Order: sequence, then structure tokens, then C-alpha cells
Amino acid sequence: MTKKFFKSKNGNISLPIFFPDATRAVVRSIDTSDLEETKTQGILVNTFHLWQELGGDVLKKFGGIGKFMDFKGGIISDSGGFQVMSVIKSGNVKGKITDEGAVFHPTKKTKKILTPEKSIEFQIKLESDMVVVLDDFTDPKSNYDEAKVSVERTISWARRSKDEFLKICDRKGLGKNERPYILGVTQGGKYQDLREYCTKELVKIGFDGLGYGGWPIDEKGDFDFESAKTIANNTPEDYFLYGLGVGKPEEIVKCNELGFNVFDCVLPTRDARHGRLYVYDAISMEEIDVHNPNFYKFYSPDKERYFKDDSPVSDACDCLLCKRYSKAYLAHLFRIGDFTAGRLATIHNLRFYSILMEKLRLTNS
RNA sequence: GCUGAGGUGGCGGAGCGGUCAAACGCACGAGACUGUAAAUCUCGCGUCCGAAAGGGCUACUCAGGUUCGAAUCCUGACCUCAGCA
Repeated sequence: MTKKFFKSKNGNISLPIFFPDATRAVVRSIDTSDLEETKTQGILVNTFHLWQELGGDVLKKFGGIGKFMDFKGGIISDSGGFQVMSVIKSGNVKGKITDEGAVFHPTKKTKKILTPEKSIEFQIKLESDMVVVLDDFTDPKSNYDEAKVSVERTISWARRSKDEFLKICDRKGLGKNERPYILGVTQGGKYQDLREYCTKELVKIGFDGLGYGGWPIDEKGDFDFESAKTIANNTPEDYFLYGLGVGKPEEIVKCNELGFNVFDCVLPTRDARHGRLYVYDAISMEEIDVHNPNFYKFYSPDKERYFKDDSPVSDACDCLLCKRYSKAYLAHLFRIGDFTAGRLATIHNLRFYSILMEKLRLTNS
């Protein structure tokens, strides 16, 4: 049976879903009411950051990250696997990956180690609706042997994560319907036999879903749909398929056709702050067709040619920005560098993505 | 009217004899951004030819002059600002 819903503490959410990144328990530049305004149904928070910057005591006092934020949508917590890559492997923070976990030094004298077990334990404290196992990110530049090492470690960590998950759930007396989902993550880079092997091994361990991990973009900037297919073809039908960090609107549409039904990405929020808005090529909501090749275009708000433009950014959009303000006003806000520019742009881009999900649900049903 | 300071690209502002089509900033234009240590970063920005490397032309208020060579020195004109009348 193909999954139809993502079950959250606050009710079922129809698939597919796109959860923007609220890495540090906030979607950058907007608050929870803004987020609700965009009809966004869930968010992704991050273990690595919140573990270090928030801590378990606050979570215990508030009863989880959702209550802390007063957000009533779905919540997925990422394991920190990606941060291990971006932070340690990029050399910004000293650290290394061992079989035990990710060892790093936030300052010269301190040492922290994020193990698969700790990641799960903290994610349970977050009280998210889906926990993600810690994985060893396959560097896109890896050769076959290096990729294989990351796959083996990922599988081993996934096994430990699952064990820890079951242990904690038992200890807390969480029955099958009270537990969060647990997601395995496939690695293996562009090597399809490794992807297939990783997927099959993770399925043997048993998860509620599998994620397409690693870096899905090649040197030319093209999306690796081959790996997406390999993962989808080797995953049971009743699993969630999660495109981690995916992606551009057209990539989401294609991955959804391959069976992927969960997505998160920083693009809409980061692009918004950087002055790139997504605009449907349509004059009304009804006219939007996400299966057309060029169903949207980018809009750069802070251009001189818009300084006196009293029209809305998009006629097809019903977000706060498009309903209430003109292109000229948004251009002004960007020009003077007021945070409101980033806020309105973020609200708009998130509404773009939530509309995208609404349209995909219609075509899937 | 007198005295002093000054006039540089769309703007602010360096440069004060050659390495200057002119630092730096702003503005403007183009691009990037994919499980967020990015409200960030990159590039362009006199003009013409060239895909590029590169080359041509016109330029530092205007008019003369000195010099192999001037945004830079000299003379004059015009204008701006400050102080005094």
C-alpha cells in the first residue's frame, strides 16, 4: 500500500509534503504565524544545531520542539549527518568521522561526539514526527572505494540507530501508533550498485521510509535522477521516499513522479532572502500547471524597472505579499535592506512551494 | 568685494608628474544558491571592436602653457564652499 498520509501529532497531512528548513527551530526571517500564513504544513529541524544550541532541558520543559515554537504542523528532525559533512568535511570546524560517530571540536578545548545513538535520543527529545538516522555523507568527489566506506558506515549506523530507537520507545512505553516515524538514509553517491546495495540493506533493517541522501547535483548542476530511481525501485511500496534537500520545483515534480513524497530544501527560504522569488507563469491559481516544462520563472524584486510598478509580484498567488503589496514597495524594502523584505519574500516563496504540493496532490489523486 | 579651501566617473571619495580608464564605498546590471555555520557570495560597470586574450578612441570644470610624459606643475576663466566685510 502506498502511503497516503504523513501522520503528525496534530493530524494527518496529505502527501506529497514539502517541509522547509527551520534548522534552529525557526524558518529564517519569519515566525510561526507567518509560517502558518503560507499554508506550510510542516518543518525540518536539525539535531546537530539544536543539540548544541538549545539542549535537552528546554525541550523537556516545553514538551518538544513543536510546543516550544508553538507550531502545530508536522515536524521532521534531521540527524546531523549533513552538518557533519558541511561543517567537518569542509574544514570549518575541526573534527573527524570514526566508526563510533562524528567527533568534533567546537572550540580548542572542547570535544563533542555525535553518535547514531545520541542523535536518535536527542530527536526523541525533540518530539518530532519523523526521526532520521545519522548517516555518513558520501562526498560527491568520492571514488568508488571511498563511497563504499561511507555506505558501509551508513548501514552500520542505521542498524545502531534502529536498535536505539526501539530501546527508547520500549523504555518510554510508546506503542506502535505512538512512535515517530524512523527514516533510513541511503548513500553511495552516483554509483548505482552501491545505492541499490545500501537501499536493500536498510530495508532489511526496517524503516518507515528511506531518504535519498548525499549530494544529488553533479558538477554541471544537473540533478541525479538515476540514483532517485534506483532507490525508489528497491524500496517497498509502503515506505516514505524522502528527497533530502530536494530541491528545485521541477526536481520535486520529477521525483514525485518517481514515487518520492517527502521533501525539504533551503532553496525557497534562502533564495527569498537573496532576492529570488518564484513566480508561477499563470494569471490565476486555477491556471497553474506544474507539469508544463516552464511552469514558473524567477523574479528579482530589487530592479530599477520595478521602482514605480504598482502591480503585485504574482497574480496567481494569494500570499501576504501578493495580496497586499506592490512590486514597487517590495523593491523599496529590498533596497533599504529592511528585514521585512526577506520576510515577505520568504512568505511568498513558501506559499509557492505549498501551492506546488497542493497541485501535486491533485494530480496524484 | 576681500581672504582661505576646492572643482575627479550616476553619486560620495582616493590619487597629487609616468605602473590611471582612475583605489574604496554607494547606486546600477548580470549570475550563483539544493538534508542552511550564506539577509551571503561572484562578476560587470567611459566608449568602440572582439568569444576571449587583447586592442582602438575619448576622459579627471573650461581654455592655454611647461614636460619625452599631466587628473597630478604653471597661468587665466568660470563655478562651489567657509570666514571677514
